[in-house]
Amino acid sequence: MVKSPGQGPYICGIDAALDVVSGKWKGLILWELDEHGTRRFAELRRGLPGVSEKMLTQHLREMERDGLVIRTVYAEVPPRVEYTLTEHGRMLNKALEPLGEWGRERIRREALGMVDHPDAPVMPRP
Amino acid sequence: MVKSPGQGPYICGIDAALDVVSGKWKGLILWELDEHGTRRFAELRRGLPGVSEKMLTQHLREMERDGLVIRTVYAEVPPRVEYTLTEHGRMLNKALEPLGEWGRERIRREALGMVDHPDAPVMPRP
DNA sequence: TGCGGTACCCACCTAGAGGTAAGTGAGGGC
DNA sequence: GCCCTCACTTACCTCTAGGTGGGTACCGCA
Repeated sequence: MVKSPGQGPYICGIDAALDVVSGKWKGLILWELDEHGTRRFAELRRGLPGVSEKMLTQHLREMERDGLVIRTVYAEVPPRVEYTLTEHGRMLNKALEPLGEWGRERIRREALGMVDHPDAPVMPRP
Repeated sequence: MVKSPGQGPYICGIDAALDVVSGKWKGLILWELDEHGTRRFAELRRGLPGVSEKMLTQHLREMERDGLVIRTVYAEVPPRVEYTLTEHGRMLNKALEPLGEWGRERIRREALGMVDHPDAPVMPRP
């Protein structure tokens, strides 16, 4: 995975799905759009602290190409562009829910120190 | 996402989970181990056509550090090392199932030409 | 007059993910 | 004697995801 414009022949479903969500901000964009329904470019930018404008447009374009979001341009001045999830985008978010739950569980475990960095001496190899 | 040794503070569960599965072969490794239960290094290598030995060891080490797999070394000659999923690894796989289903659906749609790259000349409409 | 907001595009640069190839050391097959 | 297998490690190289900083055209506000 880790190859956003992959488009290559996929080995399995996981492969195809991860291809679409891998990208530093895609998960967050998905989440933001699911939360608010419709968001303008600048709203998204403010919602994802630290994102660069370049990456935001790039990710949004890829997600539009992948059929996850719809981009609506209003011929106004100043320009207004709105982004919404498509049905498939919403289904992707649903499919990501158990993964999110697993992740939250992992954060909890990590906070308890049950997952630790192995640079520390861990255990004599059997 | 796309930062395997991230370990950083996560924004949400999706973030934490994607951190763990992003890596070119991790999804496939997870799948392979889930399918077969226990696999040796060379078996995994043969199961993932195209993987380099370096990446395979690297990914397996990261997954061990993340508490997804258990690495068992037998003090034999020739050396024998076996990899198995931990309980958390198996739960991760369960959590990935709906995502895999979504991905398979996407592959199906893509095959039908319903998702296509708009930049490239795609197909002469029959 | 100048500044900030809108939604971008472009050129340039860097860190790191991932590939390639070689080496290790003991054992077994031809 | 030579090569293959096992499970790696190390050095080196490439490619690209992502960041930085600039520019655009138009408007409202002070």
